Amino acid sequence: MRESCLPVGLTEVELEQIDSRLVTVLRKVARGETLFRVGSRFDAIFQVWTGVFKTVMTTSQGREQVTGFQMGGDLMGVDGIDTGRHSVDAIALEDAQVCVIPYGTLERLGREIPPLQQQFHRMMSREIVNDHSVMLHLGSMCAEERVAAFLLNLTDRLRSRGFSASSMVLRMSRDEIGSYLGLKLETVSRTFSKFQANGLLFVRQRQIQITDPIGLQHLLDGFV
Amino acid sequence: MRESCLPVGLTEVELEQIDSRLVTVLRKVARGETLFRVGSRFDAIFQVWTGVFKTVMTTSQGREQVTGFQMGGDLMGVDGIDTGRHSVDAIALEDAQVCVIPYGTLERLGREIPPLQQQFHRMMSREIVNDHSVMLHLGSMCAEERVAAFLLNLTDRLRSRGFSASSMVLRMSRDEIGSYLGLKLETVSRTFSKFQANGLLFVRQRQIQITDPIGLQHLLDGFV
DNA sequence: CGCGAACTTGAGGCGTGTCAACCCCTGTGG
DNA sequence: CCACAGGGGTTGACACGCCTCAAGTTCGCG
Repeated sequence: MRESCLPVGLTEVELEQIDSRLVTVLRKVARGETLFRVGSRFDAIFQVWTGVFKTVMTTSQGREQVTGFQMGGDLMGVDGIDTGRHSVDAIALEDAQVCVIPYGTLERLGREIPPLQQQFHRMMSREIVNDHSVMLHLGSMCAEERVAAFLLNLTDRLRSRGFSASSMVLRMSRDEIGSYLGLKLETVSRTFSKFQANGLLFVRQRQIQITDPIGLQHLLDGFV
Repeated sequence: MRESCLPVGLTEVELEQIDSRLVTVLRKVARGETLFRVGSRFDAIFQVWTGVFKTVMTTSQGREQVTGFQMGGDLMGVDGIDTGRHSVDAIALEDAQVCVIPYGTLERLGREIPPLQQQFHRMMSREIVNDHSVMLHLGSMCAEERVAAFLLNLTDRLRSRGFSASSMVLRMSRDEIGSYLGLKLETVSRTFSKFQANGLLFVRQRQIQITDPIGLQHLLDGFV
């Protein structure tokens, strides 16, 4: 567990300190179950070990926005640091396991092990940069570009985790993708179909195979 | 400077430590000038002291997205922690001053002064929560709702800084507001005009007076 | 195995974008 | 001190991309 559930890139000695001090419980979350809810007390951050999650922000009138899909290695729950309460729901899209990292312990240990603190800051920073990139997609791209960017981002993340970058099973529904991308589920479905007609990919329900990643990238680069 | 340019809520003793150890230079930035650029080396975070900034993300094809407007007390530059390079441009919308907080020093001092570290984490967390809220606006709201949310957010922030919550001068152009909200400048202009026609506010160029904040809030709450 | 949820596809409407003309304000130079 | 230039803002007409609503199909789960 030590080499991937906690920030990597630390020395053996540092890992020893962490192993013995930062008691990270592994928690199982069944498909559809909620890891934490809006308003619930924040006292730990979570790192996805297996499975995929979505985080959802909800307005008082019930409007929902998927703010992210988290998979192996991704952090969840840092939104709660500010107010001590979570601001999103975290829901498992398939049976999953997460490392529970008590926040108090992490703060204390970060002080003693600078690389751990740095790694934590880097991950928060990365989340911010990623969010800004999503804002760019939502704010200035058309449907096709958003879907293309979504798929390329997904394959990148799968590849970096050692999975196939071309063939995959989507863990989220069209509705959830649409919410994340600021589109209606019908538009997502239509765009998939259009991409397939254009020979960019094969899609059949949640099974997707990217046959022309360069073509998708060109869509984003404006090479029509 | 100590009581507002650095995280507040610390004890006198802690402030003493900071005053003497964290040498925060005050840097002036003229209107239109760039504080840092995409790709430039990250070595300090900045806290706005006076003035207003915008941060802008740009794609390789020149597409631009304003990712935020920063005013007194807001942090800028944490996007650079992850890769060591900035991912956005930070541009002053009026003559401004910022505290330059060397990142290495902040990390070191955070270890010695837990409340400082906590405050820093809270501010990063707040930025993430805020970004998610912007994603919700961009992903699931119509033009009027976005503009209303933008104005209410602005007045909130001005009020918490001791300024009038009703009358203000916008520091950003219609184009910049539009970019931030995922709308075209004409749509922003039209929406302002419509709000004025409905008696929600008075607008004349960049001078805005909110006359019916409740009405704006109702727009967001779906009370049409 | 069967039901319900998820997905696909079509037709039509609406909101926002696009393009264009005009106005207002600022600031600059004669 | 005034005239003019130019950027920013407003407003209108029209187009188009995405949403809405609806019907039919497929698939996954109990």
